[in-house]
Amino acid sequence: MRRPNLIALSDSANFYVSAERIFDPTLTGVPVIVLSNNDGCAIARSDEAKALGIKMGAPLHLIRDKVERHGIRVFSSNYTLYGDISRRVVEVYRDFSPAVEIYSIDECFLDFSGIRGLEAHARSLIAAVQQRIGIPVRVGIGPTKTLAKVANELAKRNPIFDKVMDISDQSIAEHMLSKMAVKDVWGIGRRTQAKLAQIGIHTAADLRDMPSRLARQIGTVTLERTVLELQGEACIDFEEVEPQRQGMAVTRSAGTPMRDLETLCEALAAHATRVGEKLRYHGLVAGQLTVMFHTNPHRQDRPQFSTSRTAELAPMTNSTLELVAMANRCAKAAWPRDHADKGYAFTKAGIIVGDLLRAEDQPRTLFDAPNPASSALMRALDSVNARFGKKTLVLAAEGIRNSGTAQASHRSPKWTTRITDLPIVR
DNA sequence: TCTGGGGTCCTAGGACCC
DNA sequence: TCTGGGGTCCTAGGACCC
Repeated sequence: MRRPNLIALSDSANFYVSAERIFDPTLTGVPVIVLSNNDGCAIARSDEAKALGIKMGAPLHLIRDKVERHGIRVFSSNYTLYGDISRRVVEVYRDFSPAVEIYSIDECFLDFSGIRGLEAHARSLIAAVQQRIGIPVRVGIGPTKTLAKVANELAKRNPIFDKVMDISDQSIAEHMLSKMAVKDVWGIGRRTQAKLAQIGIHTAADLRDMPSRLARQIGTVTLERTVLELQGEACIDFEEVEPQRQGMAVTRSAGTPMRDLETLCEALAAHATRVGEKLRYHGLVAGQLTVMFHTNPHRQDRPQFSTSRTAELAPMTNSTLELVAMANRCAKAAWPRDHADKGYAFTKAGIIVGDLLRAEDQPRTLFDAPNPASSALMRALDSVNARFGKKTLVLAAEGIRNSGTAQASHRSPKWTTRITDLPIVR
C-alpha cells in the first residue's frame, strides 16, 4: 500500500463547461450551463453563469427567463465527451506523478512525495494540462488527502493564490485552517455541521483540535478520521489501482408520475436493460439485484411510500433478459397493498445491482451453467445498438410509451470519440 | 415457559461526495 | 428552496445459529 507523505489534489474548474469550451471558442467568456439527464436542471455552470445567480441544481424551467435574458448558452450533458477528456487529463497527470488516484471525473489525487519545488511543479502541471488538453485545473498540496482537499478549496476560492495552494508547511496550515468554515472541510455535510455547531466547533481549526474520541461519539469513525487527517495523520488510503466497484445503479425520475404496476414495470425494465449494458461493457456479472421506487418526497401533502426489494441472482448474470425478469418479480413483491386506497404517485424508480464479479471469475456450477444462447443474444443486442444507436433494439417489456422520451435537445457532438459527429465528415 | 451470551450475516437507512 | 443521478462507507436492528 502506497503511503505518500505529500499529496496533491488536482481538479478542473467547472469541468463539463470547460470540456464544451475546448471545441467551441465562442463559449469563452460567456455564461454557459450544462444540464442533468433529461435536461432537468443545471449541474455545471461557468463562472459567468454563477455570477448571474444560477445555482447548482437549478431546474431549467425555473431559470428559463434568465437564460433567455442573458443569452446563457445551454448544453445537454455529453458524458461520452467528458469521460474521454477526463481520461486524457489523467494521462498528463501521469507525467507529473508516479501514482495517480482517480477520485472522480474531474479530480485526481497525485503522489507528490519527494518532489522539490512543489509549487513550480504544480504550475508546470497546470500549464501542461492547459496546453495539451485545453482544460484549466487547480492544485492543492498537503500531507494528507483531507489537507490536500483543504488546500485545493483555498486555491479555488482565492484567485490571489493563482490556482496553486501548498499547505504542507505547518504554520501556513495553521493560519488557513482557522479561517476556513468547518462545513467546507471534505466529509462535513449539513447534518454534521449542525451537530458540531452545537458544541462550539465552527472552523476547520476547531475541528482539528477536538478530541478524536469525541469526534467518534458525535459522528462515526469517519468523522474521527477527518479530525486525524486534519492533524496530519493519514487515515484514508491512497488507492492507486481502482478498487473493484461494489455496485452499479440506474435510477430515474419519471416525467409523469407512475400510478400502476404496469407502468412501473416498464420503467424498471428500461433501467434493468441499461444496467445490463453497463455490466457487459465493464465485463462484470451481478449476484444481487435491488428494485427501489418512491413517491415525491417533496410533496408531503401527498401519501408517501418508499420501498426497495433485494433478490439474489443465481447464477450470477449480466443478461438483460434475466435482469428484467427479476426486476419484475421484485416490483410485484414490493408493490404496496394499500395502493388502491392511497393512490400513490411514484416519481422515481431504479435498479441497483451488487455482488459484482468479473465475468471470467464467475463460479461455474454443475446445474446452472451459463446459457450460451443468452450471451450470444446479448452480444448481438449490444452490437446492433452500438452500430445503429441506443435503443434500436429493446425488450417489449420496456413498453412503447416510454421509448424515446429522454430529453437531450442541446447535446454537443462527441468530438473525440465519434468521427461521424465531426462537421467535416457529415 | 422462561431464561444467557455471543457470534455472523443481511438489509435498510443515514450521511456524505462529485 | 428546489432539485439529478451514481457512488461510498457506516451503523442499527433483525434473523438465525450455537
